[in-house]
Amino acid sequence: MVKKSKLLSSEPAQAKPAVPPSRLKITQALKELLRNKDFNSITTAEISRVAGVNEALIYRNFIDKRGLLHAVLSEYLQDFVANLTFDLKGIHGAINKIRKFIWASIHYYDEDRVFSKIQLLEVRNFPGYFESETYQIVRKYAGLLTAIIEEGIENGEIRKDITPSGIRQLILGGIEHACLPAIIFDHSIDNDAMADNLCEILFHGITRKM
Amino acid sequence: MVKKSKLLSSEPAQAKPAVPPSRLKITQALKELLRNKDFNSITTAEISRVAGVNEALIYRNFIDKRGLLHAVLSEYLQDFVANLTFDLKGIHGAINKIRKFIWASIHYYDEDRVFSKIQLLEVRNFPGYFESETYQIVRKYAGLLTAIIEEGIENGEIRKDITPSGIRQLILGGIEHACLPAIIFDHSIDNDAMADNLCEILFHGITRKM
Amino acid sequence: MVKKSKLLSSEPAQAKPAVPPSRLKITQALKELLRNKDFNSITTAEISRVAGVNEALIYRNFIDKRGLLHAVLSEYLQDFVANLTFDLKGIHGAINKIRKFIWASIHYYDEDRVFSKIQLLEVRNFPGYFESETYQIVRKYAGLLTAIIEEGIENGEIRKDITPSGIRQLILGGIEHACLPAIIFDHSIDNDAMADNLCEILFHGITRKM
Amino acid sequence: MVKKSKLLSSEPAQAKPAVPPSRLKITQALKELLRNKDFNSITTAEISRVAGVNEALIYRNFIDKRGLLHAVLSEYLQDFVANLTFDLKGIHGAINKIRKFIWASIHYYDEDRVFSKIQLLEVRNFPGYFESETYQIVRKYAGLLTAIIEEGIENGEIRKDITPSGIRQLILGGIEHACLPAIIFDHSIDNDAMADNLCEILFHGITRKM
DNA sequence: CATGAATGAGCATTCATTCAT
DNA sequence: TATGAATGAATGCTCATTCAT
Repeated sequence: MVKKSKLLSSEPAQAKPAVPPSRLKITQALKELLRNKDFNSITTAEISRVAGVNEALIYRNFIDKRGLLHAVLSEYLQDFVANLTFDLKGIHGAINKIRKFIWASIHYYDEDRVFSKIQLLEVRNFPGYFESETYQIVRKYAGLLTAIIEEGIENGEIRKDITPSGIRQLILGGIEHACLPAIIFDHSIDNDAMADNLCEILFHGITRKM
Repeated sequence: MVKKSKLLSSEPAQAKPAVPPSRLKITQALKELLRNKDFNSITTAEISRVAGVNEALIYRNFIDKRGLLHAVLSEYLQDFVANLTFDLKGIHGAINKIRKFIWASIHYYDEDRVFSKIQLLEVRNFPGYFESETYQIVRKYAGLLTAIIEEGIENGEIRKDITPSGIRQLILGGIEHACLPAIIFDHSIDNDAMADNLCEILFHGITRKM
Repeated sequence: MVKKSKLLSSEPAQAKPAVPPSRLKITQALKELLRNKDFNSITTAEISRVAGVNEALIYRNFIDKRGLLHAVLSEYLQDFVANLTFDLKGIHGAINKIRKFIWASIHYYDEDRVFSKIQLLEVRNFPGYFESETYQIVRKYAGLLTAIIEEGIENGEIRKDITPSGIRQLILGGIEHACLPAIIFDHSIDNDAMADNLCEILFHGITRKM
Repeated sequence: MVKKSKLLSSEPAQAKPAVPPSRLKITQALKELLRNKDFNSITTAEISRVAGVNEALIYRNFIDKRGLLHAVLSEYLQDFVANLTFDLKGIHGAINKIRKFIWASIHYYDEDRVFSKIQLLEVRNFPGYFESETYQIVRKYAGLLTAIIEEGIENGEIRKDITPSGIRQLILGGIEHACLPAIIFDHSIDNDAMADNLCEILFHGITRKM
């Protein structure tokens, strides 16, 4: 995914030099620390030490400690949504797209456990999360799925007697449900098997039986 | 379960000089606080205030703040193991016992979400957990299951070509796996359905096909 | 005044041991520091260092830094109001009492410059001042004066065509007006002259002629 | 006064390469901020933001934050002294000049409360104030008065048995004394009445009774 | 057994100031 | 001349823990 995101989103080389190097060091330091500790027990002093920058630079680059976390999350999510959008191109049929959507989401959760832990466990308890930029990206991600479902309903692939939002919730919940234990207990995930399994259950419920 | 545990484990009035009342107040205060906050953001000052005792008494009764948590967990677990031991009496056959074991475990996770959250999410990250008394009780709990499995292997109910510990891990993992999302996302659990489902999968995999 | 206040308000020796010694050390440290610095540029670290106690003790004895200042002020004021109340006893006639009130107030401002500086310059800008305990004592102080004025109106010493609150404001404003420059520019005050002067102006304005 | 000061002190356009524009923006930003906050709680970041210039420019134009304040004060004072010098021209007699001096000084304090607050309250506590350029201008201001007094003594208008510096101190103290409460408590000033009152007291004390 | 007082280490955050470009 | 990035030293405040009684 990293390579792809370079292709899609990295700086065009001639434009802004943009991100100050310290900002990068800080986000990377946080990511590294999150591998072993939960966010609340990571201190700003620790972050700055690992980043090798002055502590005050955290506050010059981000609103506050939480703002830094949100920035890290947003970056992850943006990356993912961009890649997912790309991956869905050229796939025909809503059912096929949903399969891809599920497979990719599981892959994403599997690939970066740090991010997944935060996304599934930490961030929901944060005050102001649902007003954050991060959450807006999550909504965009969910929106991709809604569009596919609506397309499926329109072209007859998916039954019309369940609301798209109901179906969407089922799918997103199913993905999280499936990945969570592996993330918590640090198991590996069989991406193909899990996606197939989920789709099997899902499609036999939601596809229109002629 | 509460009534039963009284019968089994509470002080017989004539024996031990019993738990100092302050100790009880403190553990109960922590339990109450854990309902709404995670352990790290509960302060010792808060605990002592809710308990109505002096803050220093926490350290007279427990090694430290974490020791207090472990004590609370141990109490929970001891209670559970005692009840489970009791419940398993009079049941014939390893398969039936495993079914009971699974049902009761799910029931337990479902019944006390506070405890479950800690047990599944918080405690594992604590340094020294695996040397703690708490973990010893967890092992005792797992030991109950091992004994049943071995009994099943011996009497031919269970195939002998898988190690008992492998089977045990599968069962315990399956239980946690099934309960975790409900605990995290705060869903209700259909105890019977979940136990049946788990047993179904399990037994058709591990029972000896003649 | 100190001796008197001992007589009036100090502990009866047999009752509560009351104030922890650290609290005393802290308030005295603040008072000392206020002699040379304004409150905002005094740090809690400084206070604790001068007091010879741990910084955290400030927060165990007082709500916060500002709470500490208010406590110091309240103490001063309470002392003063108690003494003033005592001093006014046995004086006959509203005019005589007002003269005493003015003289004592000036004396008070003169005597403790630290307190006066805070009272006249710092405290008014503090958010929440007018809801503070400190301000309640100030109101009690003003209330003493109002009572005297009303007494004077009733017995014909003071004209009835000005509201008591108007008169009170005039008197209190006059006192502050007179003392302030001496406090700011650190001049000495001729207590008798200043009081006489103020009374002269005041009485020829507010006493009923003929 | 503003118009006049333009005439007197602003850049002659053809002479000096003039003040760098950033310097002007910075001093004006500080003046604006001083309207609502005291100097210590204004940050350099704030100043540079309001000024619309880079924070580091403050240090290119001034020694430090305090140096900036002194520069602002000096500017104010220079302006005032220039105007006062101008206003005193054409007035005959020391007594008349003193009256003008007093009236103008009160007017000045009244007109710009921000400046007055700083001048009367803040600046005196600053280490190094009495060595500052600002203080030199204050001395020049005081010098104007001394000259008048000496003139008055010489021509017999003023008694010779008080030292000029004693008289000067009395006058300057009187002015501050009179203005200060209005500035602190934010009252309006009746310029004429206050000047007349001050002169009345002053002249009947210091003029020679034949 | 119980307590009030005490404390060292640490917390997120801010600030005036400097430096490389 | 101007700037964005960087920084050391604080700041008010909190916490788990200890100790004398």
